[in-house]
Amino acid sequence: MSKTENELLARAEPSFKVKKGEVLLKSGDTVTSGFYVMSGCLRSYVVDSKGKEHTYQFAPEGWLISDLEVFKNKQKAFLTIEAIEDSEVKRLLFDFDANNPDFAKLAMGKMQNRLYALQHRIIQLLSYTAEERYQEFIKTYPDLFSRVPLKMIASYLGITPEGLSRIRKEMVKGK
Amino acid sequence: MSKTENELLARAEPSFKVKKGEVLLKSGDTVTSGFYVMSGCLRSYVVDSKGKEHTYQFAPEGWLISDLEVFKNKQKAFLTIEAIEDSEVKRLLFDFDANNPDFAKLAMGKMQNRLYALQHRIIQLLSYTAEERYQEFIKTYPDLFSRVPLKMIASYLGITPEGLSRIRKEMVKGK
DNA sequence: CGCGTGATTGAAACCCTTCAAGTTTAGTGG
DNA sequence: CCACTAAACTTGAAGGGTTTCAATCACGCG
Repeated sequence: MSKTENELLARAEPSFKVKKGEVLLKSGDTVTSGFYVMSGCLRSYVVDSKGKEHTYQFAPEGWLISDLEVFKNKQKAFLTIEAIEDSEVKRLLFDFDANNPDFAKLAMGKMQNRLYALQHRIIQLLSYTAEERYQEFIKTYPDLFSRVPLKMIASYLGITPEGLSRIRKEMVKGK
Repeated sequence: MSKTENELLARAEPSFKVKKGEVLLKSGDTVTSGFYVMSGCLRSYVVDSKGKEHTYQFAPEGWLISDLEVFKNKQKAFLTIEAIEDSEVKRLLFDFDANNPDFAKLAMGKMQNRLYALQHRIIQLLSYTAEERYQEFIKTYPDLFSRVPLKMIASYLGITPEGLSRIRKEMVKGK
C-alpha cells in the first residue's frame, strides 16, 4: 500500500464490524461513501424486475467497494452492498481533494484499475462461454470460489445456480 | 463543453481526417493516446480466439475513445480502434498534469462517467435478454442504431448478426 | 434433532447459434 | 450512370447451451 493510501485510510473514520448478512447500503439510499474492507467479504448487487439478484462485485480484504452511480449523481444508490461474511470495514467519504496532487493521482490510479477490470469483464461477458467465465473467475479470485456461495458466483457470472452446478460437475469429470 | 475541456482540446495536436475502414490503433501497438472525435464515428473492438470481433465501444462526434489497458500498463494495446465512417479526429496524449487541479477534476469526471456507463453495461449483460439489450441500445444511442452496420451492433450486444436481424423482425411485427 | 437454506440432478422448454441459401445493398470500374 | 461484384442482411432448419421447474440430497444452525 502506498504512503498516500495509508494517509487516506488514517484520516478515515475508525473501522467497524458488520455481521454476515448485514446491509451497508441499500438501493435507494442517499449516501456518498464507499467501504474499505479490512477483513471478511462484502458484495454489491442489484435486483432486477423479475426479482433476480445480480452480483456486481465481490470485495474481500483490501478491496474497495462503492456505488459509482451515487458517486456521480450524489443521488440515490443503485446497488445494494451487503456483508457476506462477518467483516470489519472502514467508511470512506468521497471528498477527494483534487487540489492535492497526491490524492488526485491516487484517485485516478484507482479509477484506472477499476476501468481496466470492468473492460475485461465486459469482453468476457461478450466472448466467453459460461464455463470459460467460471474458469477465468477462479484464476482471478483463487481464494473466492471456494469461499463464496455458489449462487452468488452464478449471479456474478450471469448464469443460474443450476447452470454453475452442472459446469462444476463437468469440470471434475473432464479432469 | 467546459472551459477546461476546451483548453485541453486546444492544446492537443491539430485534427486530422481518416477514411472509413482505417485503423488508428492496432492490438499490440505501443501507443499511449486516445482520440477525440470531431465528426464521423470510430469504434474499438477485440478479436477472440475463434476470430470473432467484439465491439467494445462506439464513438460518434464529441466522444473520446482509447484503450485503457495501454493507459494502465503503458504497454501493448488490447483493443483495435478503427473508423467506421469518414471521420475527423484529434489525438489526445495521456499526459494529464495531476498538479493542475482543473485537469485532475476533468479527468476524474470523465473517468466517473465512463465507470458509470460500464457498470450499466455489465448489469445489462447480466440481466437483460438480447432484445432488451437492443432496445436499451436504441434508447441510449438513438442516432447510432440506424447509422452503424447491424453486425457491429450485434457484436456490441453480444449476439450474432442473424440473431439481431430476427429480433428486429420480431419488433416490427410486435408493433 | 429437525428445520431451512443451499446445492444437485433430471426432463422439458426456450433462446440463441450455426450453417446454408437466398436477397438486398453498397462500392467500383467501365 | 449502369453493370458487376462483394459485402451485408435476411430467412430457414437443425442443433447446442442454459434455463426453468420440480424433486431430492446435504448441511449448518437453533
